[in-house]
Amino acid sequence: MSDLHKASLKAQEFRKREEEILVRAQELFIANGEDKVTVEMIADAVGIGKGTIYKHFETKDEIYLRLMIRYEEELAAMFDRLKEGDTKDRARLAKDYFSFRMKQPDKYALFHRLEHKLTNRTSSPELVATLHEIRAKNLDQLAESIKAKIDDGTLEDVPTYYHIFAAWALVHGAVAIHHSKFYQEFIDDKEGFFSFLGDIGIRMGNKRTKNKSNNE
Amino acid sequence: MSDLHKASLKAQEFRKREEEILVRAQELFIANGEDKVTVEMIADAVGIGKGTIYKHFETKDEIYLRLMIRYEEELAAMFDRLKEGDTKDRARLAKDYFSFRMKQPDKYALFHRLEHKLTNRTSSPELVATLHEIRAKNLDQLAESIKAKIDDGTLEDVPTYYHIFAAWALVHGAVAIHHSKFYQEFIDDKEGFFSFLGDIGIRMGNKRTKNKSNNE
Amino acid sequence: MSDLHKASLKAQEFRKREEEILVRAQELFIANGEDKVTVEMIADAVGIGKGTIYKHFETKDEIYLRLMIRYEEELAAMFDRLKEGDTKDRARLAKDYFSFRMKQPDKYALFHRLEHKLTNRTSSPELVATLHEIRAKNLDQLAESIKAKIDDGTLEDVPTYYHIFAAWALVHGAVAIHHSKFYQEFIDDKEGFFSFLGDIGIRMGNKRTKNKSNNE
Amino acid sequence: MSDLHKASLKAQEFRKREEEILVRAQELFIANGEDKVTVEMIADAVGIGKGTIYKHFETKDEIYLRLMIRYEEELAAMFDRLKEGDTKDRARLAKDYFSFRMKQPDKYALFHRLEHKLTNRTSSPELVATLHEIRAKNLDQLAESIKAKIDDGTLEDVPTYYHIFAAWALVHGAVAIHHSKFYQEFIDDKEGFFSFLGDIGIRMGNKRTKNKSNNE
DNA sequence: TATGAATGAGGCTTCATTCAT
DNA sequence: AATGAATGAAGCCTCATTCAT
Repeated sequence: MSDLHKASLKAQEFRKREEEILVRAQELFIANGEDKVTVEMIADAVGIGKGTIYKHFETKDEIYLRLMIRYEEELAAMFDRLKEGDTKDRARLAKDYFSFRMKQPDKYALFHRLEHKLTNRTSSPELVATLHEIRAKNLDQLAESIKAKIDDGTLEDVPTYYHIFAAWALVHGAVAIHHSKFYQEFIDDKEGFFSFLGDIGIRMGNKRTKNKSNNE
Repeated sequence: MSDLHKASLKAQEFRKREEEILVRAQELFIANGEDKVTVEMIADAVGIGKGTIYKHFETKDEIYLRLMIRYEEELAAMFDRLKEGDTKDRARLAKDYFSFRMKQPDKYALFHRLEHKLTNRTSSPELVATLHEIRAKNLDQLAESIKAKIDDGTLEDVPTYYHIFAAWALVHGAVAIHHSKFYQEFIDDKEGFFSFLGDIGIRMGNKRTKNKSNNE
Repeated sequence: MSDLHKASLKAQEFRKREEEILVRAQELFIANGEDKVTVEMIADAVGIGKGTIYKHFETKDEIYLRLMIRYEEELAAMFDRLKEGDTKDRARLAKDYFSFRMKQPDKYALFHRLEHKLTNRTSSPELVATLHEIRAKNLDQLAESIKAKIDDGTLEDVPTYYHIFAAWALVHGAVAIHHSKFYQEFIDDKEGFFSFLGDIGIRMGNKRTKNKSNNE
Repeated sequence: MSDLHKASLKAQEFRKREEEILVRAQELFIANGEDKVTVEMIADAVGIGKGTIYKHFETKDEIYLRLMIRYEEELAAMFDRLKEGDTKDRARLAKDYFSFRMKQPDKYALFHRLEHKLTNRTSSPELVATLHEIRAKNLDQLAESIKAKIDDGTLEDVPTYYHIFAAWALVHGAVAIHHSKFYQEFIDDKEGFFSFLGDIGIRMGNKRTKNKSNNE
């Protein structure tokens, strides 16, 4: 049993190390851009040998993929946390979802780049499947939350994903602006601007009141 | 004079070839992702030798940069075309700007990636300056158009760039969705969705009417 | 401990390989001229892959530099060996210094070329510093030896470096002759000639006796 | 005849252009190192097209070779000038020969590098032959001058080339010192040092007087 | 299991030389 | 004769991945 114990300890450490690799890799990717980060750099950051990385991940692409899954899992965890709360909290789901993404624009941007990078490759299809599964689940959660708002008349009655992706789009764009050296130069009042953006996001899919006469 | 003529013909052909390189490069970048496209592939696509590329561009990065400039120039040209029209047309500026970008999402996405890629490099600063100059000019055009709409009460009275970048953000996000294999899967009714998005874009920064019952 | 031992063994082998690379590279440089020797040729000569070279040296220039340092270290080692001997030996220092250089004219010529090549580059400044340090130390050793000869009245009382560099110049020229296919053709009696040169070198900076009636 | 005249004018211009190419090339080689100078740079410096260079010289190597020949011809011209003078002047031959070389150390160094570069190539053997021919002639001239000094008892009675090459070696070394950034650092008093070197050169092969107490 | 030395395909870039005009 | 655009061999260097210990 001592042996068994030892073995399980080892397995635990192995997991921990894997986590460490992913954490450091993500840091480096965000800081330097994933193309400038070599596997060796990651190994050094973790304080292990390059070869060890390959005991955990078959390719560098797998690291990318695992990071994406982790990210999506963080989201899922957040959803779970909120669902444990009462109904009001559930109404916050969509809002929190997006503020979650918007709060770490660099990280978000990283995952957007990875998405594109991996889209054109054959890499481990099971992992891709996993990723998509989690995502779909997360979207379902969102959809539920949105549905509630449609039902109570807050949101316009269109397919739920209209609302989801519209918000997604705005967040995505906001992050991109946040990221662009050039566009940043033109924004004197970040606070104000991003708050403005937030307002828009909130109103975005609202049901239009009858007397509204705006259109171009 | 025949000699001069000949010379100018040659120069013209040289230009044409440069254009050809840029066009083919852009195609390849969009199709395969710029990292998967080698200089040699570009040369082959154009039907010239690898070395010839370097008669036109000092580095691969310069190709990226020149493409970005070209893209921004296309925008500028569009603006100029619209300005020649009457006032109504001018009001369309902002709208056209964004539909321009949204109409070729792959291309747009390419340039977004290039932006990020070149942001972390020292490459030809004069070209970068040129790029920024054209962009600033384009933004100015937009600002004018937006200003008019603020003045006539259509748009909320906030700094013009609030409106510009908010719209920019939405477009950017829309493009990203368009681009993502994963998210696409969930959208059955593209037509409907993107039209929904368009509506949002149009209303986005509108002045709120008093009886609006906004809530989050 | 076995692990430690193993590690040190590996480290030792790594060093050995580095030495091997330098040795082979030097041979090739001398035989073919450094410009005709590619990194791949060196790798092939050692029997390793191209990439391995870059585990040891960051650039080809670094190989040049390391060779130069090695050469200067050989000299330093020679000095140390001589200093362990008695006073007479120490007086031989200068002589040995120059015969050392003259004995492998091809090698010497290589290093002279490298000197020129590296003079116009920014490469690894620390290595350059190291090189200069060792050289300065070697020159100091020589200076001591020369000083002794000035003090005992053998050499003319001018700054020590006059003597050092005068001798250096003669050796350098001798090497060049040795190296030149053209000039070699005119020398039937190498033995005699180089001995003549040696004599000159020895008398070169001698104090002139009064009754000397030399003039040009 | 007008046609003939024209043709001869053209031929003349052609020659002039060739000269211009050689002059500019030499300047660039000395300033930047021959490896950093492309054929295009030379063409630009002359203000002609790259292709034109190849109407005059078959390869870049030929330019090197022609420059070397030119250099040796300058020497020959100098000898001729001196020979027209009286006997005293002729005695100065050797001295002038070396001061000629020493006066433009950068140029001298260039030709030394070229010598090495061309030694390992098959390039135009006729030109190499020409070069060697002129050199041999120049050496003959020197030999005569030296012989006179041996006969009058000034110089030690050894084969004339002993003296020639000994002096050549010293000059060569002096030039190298002049050229080395490192060694220069140690020479505070250039004037004094090079004058010292000159003295040595003058005495170098002098007949030793009996009472000289040479030792090593 | 952990290691890190070794690998080599593959990318970018240079430049002497060619050749059609 | 003059041109300069085009060429492509060749060089340097990077880095994901392998594998023997």
